[in-house]
Amino acid sequence: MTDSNIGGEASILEERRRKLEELRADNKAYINNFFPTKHALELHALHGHLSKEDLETAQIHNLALAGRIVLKRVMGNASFITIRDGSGDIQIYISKNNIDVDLYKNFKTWDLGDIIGTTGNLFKTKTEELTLEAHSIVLITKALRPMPEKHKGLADIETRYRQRYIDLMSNPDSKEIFVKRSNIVASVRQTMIEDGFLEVETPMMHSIPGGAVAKPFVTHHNALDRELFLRIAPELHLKRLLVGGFEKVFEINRSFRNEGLSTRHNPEFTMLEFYAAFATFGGTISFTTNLIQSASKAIGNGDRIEWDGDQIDLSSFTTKTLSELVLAENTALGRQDLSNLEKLRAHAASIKLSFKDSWGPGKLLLEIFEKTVESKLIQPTFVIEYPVEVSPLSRRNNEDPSIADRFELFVGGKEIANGFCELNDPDDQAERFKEQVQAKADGDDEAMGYDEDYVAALEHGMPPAVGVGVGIDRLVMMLTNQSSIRDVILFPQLKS
RNA sequence: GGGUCGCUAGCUCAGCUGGUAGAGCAGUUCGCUUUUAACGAAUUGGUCACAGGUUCGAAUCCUGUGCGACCCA
Repeated sequence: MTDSNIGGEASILEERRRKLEELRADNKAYINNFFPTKHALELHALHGHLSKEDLETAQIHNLALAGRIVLKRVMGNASFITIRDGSGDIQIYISKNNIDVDLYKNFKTWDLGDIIGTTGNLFKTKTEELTLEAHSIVLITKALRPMPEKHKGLADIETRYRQRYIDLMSNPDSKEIFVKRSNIVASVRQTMIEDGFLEVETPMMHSIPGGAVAKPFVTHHNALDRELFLRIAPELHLKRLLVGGFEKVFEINRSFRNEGLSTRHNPEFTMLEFYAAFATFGGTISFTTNLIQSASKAIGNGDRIEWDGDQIDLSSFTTKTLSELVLAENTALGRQDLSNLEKLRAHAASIKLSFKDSWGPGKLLLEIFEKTVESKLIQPTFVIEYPVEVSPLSRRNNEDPSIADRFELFVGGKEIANGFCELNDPDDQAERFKEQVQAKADGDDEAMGYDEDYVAALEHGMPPAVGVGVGIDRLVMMLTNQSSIRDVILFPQLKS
């Protein structure tokens, strides 16, 4: 090491490597024969309420704990350190009275970030902090790189995403979000299974991208020497399963969409999709409501949550039609204008909405909705009665064939779920695929391809069904009050 | 895609109108047996994101690039 680096990062690494070499020389580097018997959190839960005297009487002895050193208060002959294990933090008291003098001397060279093991007895300090009095200590894993600043943690948002492990070890709040995410997914899975749904896994590599309106990622299969697409949705495969005779199926997994990166979009994202044969539209809305309410309760939320500064009442979900919402926010439009292409175009222009000539009234209506209504739907709202034109996989309404039996759920101004009665008429589906193919030919690179096998599947007969997709990342954002999708995805995609 | 803001020690941050780089934490050395953001003393550490330009002189002003954040489409 050159003198000019003393005290810099290189010298920190050098110093720690020197300590590691000593451990290697003693054959004590990276040991794997220490096994903790307790976790910090359970000790706090079980014994934290006891008084200093009662704890002494209780004689909680011979515990083994392991964790990373996150705070040190080293004194000449006795020290306190705080270690962090998988559950949380606990203080350890290390005194020359209880361990070998040479070991104590050696312990003083241990660094923040080192993973250690310790055994001993539980007691409370004179300030009543639950503490383990160490009777043995061992350095399990030497950390060669320094921990972030010990009070403020890692603040640099880019490092937090790129090196999530540092974020997780130093910011308990960040870790907590991912624990909650796991609990939300577990709750969702439980709700599905308890209702009799079968969890299935369908391909993530598709020959024909379909089931959503989005640009796919393209990949290549060497042996087959052909293009494959990462799926943009599992929808068409799940509905093939309905044809095959499964009546209630769901899948929770990744889909991929080839769009820009932002705080609201990650190119790979997690979706729940479920399909139920013979289900009613209204019943599915109730089920979706329950699914979300249960997930929220599963992470300890009350009826009211906060998201992005908005107070949201999850105990009451309302239902409104797309038309009534558009009319309410666009008083220049009358009900009869909603199917009038010229009136809609004129209105779109007046609200500075740029549109394409190829758009029909349904697409214009949806775009006007997205521009003028969507962000105002703060309280949980199921929007129903979508134009068929923008719902290529939805069944037509029995009374009004221009309307699809479809809902989208909005909370906090953002779309959380999308569900509809499934189109099971193969001829209608074939027509709509043709329209998509035409749109693609006209330059819409988000349009679907013609999925011949899917039409063939429908020709075998698919029972009437309702299907729903729920964006799990957005759901987690909502339930954990995060405004960036990157804060609920462990390793978000960033530019490199 | 457009606009605004940011990038300084391992980490968290100061750095004014251009004058040659600062603090706290971490590290190193010493002291300290109930500390808890432990404390006291000393000490180390910098390609100021990157590349150009203006200037006697640039972390600072200008241009471009990269990455990030926010807003708009």
